Amino acid sequence: MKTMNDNTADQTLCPVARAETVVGDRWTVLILRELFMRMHRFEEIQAQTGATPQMIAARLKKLEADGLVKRRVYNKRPLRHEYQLTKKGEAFYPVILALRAWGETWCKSPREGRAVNLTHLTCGKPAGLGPACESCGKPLHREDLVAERAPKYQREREARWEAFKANR
Amino acid sequence: MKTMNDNTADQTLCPVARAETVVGDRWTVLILRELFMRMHRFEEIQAQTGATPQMIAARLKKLEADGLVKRRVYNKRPLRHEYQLTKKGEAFYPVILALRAWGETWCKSPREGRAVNLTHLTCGKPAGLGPACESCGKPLHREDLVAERAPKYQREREARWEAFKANR
DNA sequence: GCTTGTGCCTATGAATTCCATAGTAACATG
DNA sequence: CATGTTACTATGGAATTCATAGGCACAAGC
Repeated sequence: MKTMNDNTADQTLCPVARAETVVGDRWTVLILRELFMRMHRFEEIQAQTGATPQMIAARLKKLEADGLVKRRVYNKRPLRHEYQLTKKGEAFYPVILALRAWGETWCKSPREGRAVNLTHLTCGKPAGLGPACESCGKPLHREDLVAERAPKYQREREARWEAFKANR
Repeated sequence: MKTMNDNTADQTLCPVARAETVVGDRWTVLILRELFMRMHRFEEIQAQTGATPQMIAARLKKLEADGLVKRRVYNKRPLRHEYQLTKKGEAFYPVILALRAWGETWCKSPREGRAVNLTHLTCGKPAGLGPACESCGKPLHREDLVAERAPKYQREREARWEAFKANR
């Protein structure tokens, strides 16, 4: 019995399949999450995702090649780069938001609270899980949102950073 | 230098990370896509995703274990199953929709048209890419949508099915 | 000027996963 | 009783992933 891998899958018209060739990977999505959280440095991303440096390096390289991420020099001598989202990368936000909504709703027990609470600047009230604002009903856009981490999640992230620094 | 893989990643409060442990895989997402397209049989999924039978079998098993998919007998003697989305699986639709929107917008040249056009039953007009209806502005829900495949995409899928049947 | 620290990776080898191909099981149909 | 249908399982090589270790280019402190 034969499979049908004459890579028709890569030439499909299906946008989901196209998207998945770019972001169909756990680490890639977690890296994008960090970039949306404004973590721009290699080590921060490494610490918060828990991936090995090669995984991060390879994914960042691919994300750059695919046009979602650009490198920016923040220090010459020694040469240091940081990673930023391009327009194409920023445009991925709705997917992250939808993934967050699904994860909060279906991958958690009720007693665990939200990791992040969003405030909708447009109306000044809590935005909820989207895609529309739970307070004013308008569709959510990243530029109108302020994220605040729950204390527990904040501590979790700080602990990861400390643990990372401690044993390197 | 050490990495930080005391699987804190699996115990995180982050909903995106939680979701990714379930759906952070190319094949898994493509299988879900097929289920949303109402393809319920193993071989249909296999033909349209281009994955090998083990990949499909393993992913379906995990999706069932994770509660996104349930198996239903559609024929005893010989015993045959089909795969259906549970509530948890159905709830994943916004992610697929967001992925579709991003893929259509950023992973295609303008000359290639949409693969699928959605009609918003609520207003009777084209729904666009979401998350809100481009015609009436209301948030899109799967139950209010009818999908029509573009002829080109329809042919692409038929061709894959024929090719699959031809050499099995 | 020599050691220690920082930031961003690369190297290596073992473990795991993936994938192409082939084959099986349990029947129905002619 | 031979062929077809549907849903898988088996096998072995290729590719990827992971844990651990190291390297390079500099800055800062002593």
